[in-house]
Amino acid sequence: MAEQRIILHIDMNAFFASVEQQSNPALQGKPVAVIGAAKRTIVTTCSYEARAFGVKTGMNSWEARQKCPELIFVVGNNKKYSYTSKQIIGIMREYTPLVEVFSIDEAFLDVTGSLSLFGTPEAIAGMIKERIRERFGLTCSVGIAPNKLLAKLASDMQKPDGLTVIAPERVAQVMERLPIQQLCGIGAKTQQQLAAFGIRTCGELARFPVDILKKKFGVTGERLHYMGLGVDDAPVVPEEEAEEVKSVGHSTTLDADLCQRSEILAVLLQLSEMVGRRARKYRVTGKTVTLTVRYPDFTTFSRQMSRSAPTNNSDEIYRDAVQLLDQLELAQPVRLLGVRITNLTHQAEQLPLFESERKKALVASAMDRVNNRFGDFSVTFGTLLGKECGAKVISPAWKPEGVRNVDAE
DNA sequence: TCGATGCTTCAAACAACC
DNA sequence: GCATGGTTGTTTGAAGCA
Repeated sequence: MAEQRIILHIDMNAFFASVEQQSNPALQGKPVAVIGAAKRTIVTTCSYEARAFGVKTGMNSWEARQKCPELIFVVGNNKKYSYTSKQIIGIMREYTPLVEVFSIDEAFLDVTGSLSLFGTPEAIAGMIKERIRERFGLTCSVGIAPNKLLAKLASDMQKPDGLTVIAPERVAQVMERLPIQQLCGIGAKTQQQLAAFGIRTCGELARFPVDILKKKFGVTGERLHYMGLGVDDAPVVPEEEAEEVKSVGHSTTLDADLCQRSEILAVLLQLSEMVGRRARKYRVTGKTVTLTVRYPDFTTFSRQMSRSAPTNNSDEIYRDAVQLLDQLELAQPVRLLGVRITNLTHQAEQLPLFESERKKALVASAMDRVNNRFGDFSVTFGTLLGKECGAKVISPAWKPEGVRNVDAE
């Protein structure tokens, strides 16, 4: 029997929108929606004032405007959010080294070993909340529970500025009538499939025969059973111990649907450079390159190919992506394009053995250094000059310095 | 030599998160 | 008049091979 853990989940309230309201007093108390810079964009975060009108994350800007004519749109600023996020995570790390950054605005903390130093879990949560408020004027919701699943559930129960405890002795009672879709990991599809079995609450899920769940969901079936019970053994994993990334990819919805090969190629080159650059930063190479295409009617498909040797060279990734494109017969114009590498090998820092390979790697690393210093796409391929480059939409799922502990330079 | 079987790898779609 | 993002990990089924 393992020791009872104490896990905090800290969730920043309306993070991007709140940061914007803090840095611009004219936005305070107003309905604000943070969106991307592209034409076809969605609401990535909105202020609580906007939520009162029914504006939600994921709405397109037109729909959001319908819900709230007064809505103020602000184009998101990656740098501002990731800077603030890093500072906030720094505060959390003062209370425990076991901080798992879940996304730019969420983290798990294992404070089991911190109690003798700082007092009760509620006291630790209170101190962190207070310091974030003092320093940044931002509020967060905190959940305290014996595991990550329940801590995340708890932080969701009171927003904004909440503090919710699910004590071990209350778990069964809380789970009994809890709708399954409130658990992190059960989305719309799984909810639907479970509903077909007559399962709507966690209590019902916990009592349902495990073998039937396993038959239907495979390995996930057993996990679902434990989720219903509120049991979760997953440890809080700090960045330096995190598992290695399994894929690196970028995709973008185009400003307008594209038919022309030359235009499509320009986008593929840009995406390939973004993928290559990040892969080099993580020091990974990929043996498989995947091209994703979405048509205006939203049918989405992908094609992939295995390379003879793994790569993180932008130009090689690009050439494979083009090859995949050329094997397709496009039935419609293209709405979205994506490039991704998988089947990664993680490499120690060393230059390739052969002269030609070594040259390519050196050129790429010189370009990366300039771009890290002066901003994305300061130095780039000739065909990309004069084109809009870089990520257009920021998403809270995006991690500030990448998933792993590999800081630029 | 052929077919059945089981394991592994690959490709593509699905589902989840914010 | 038209509006619907981006990234990652998992699952599933087919293909390849002994």
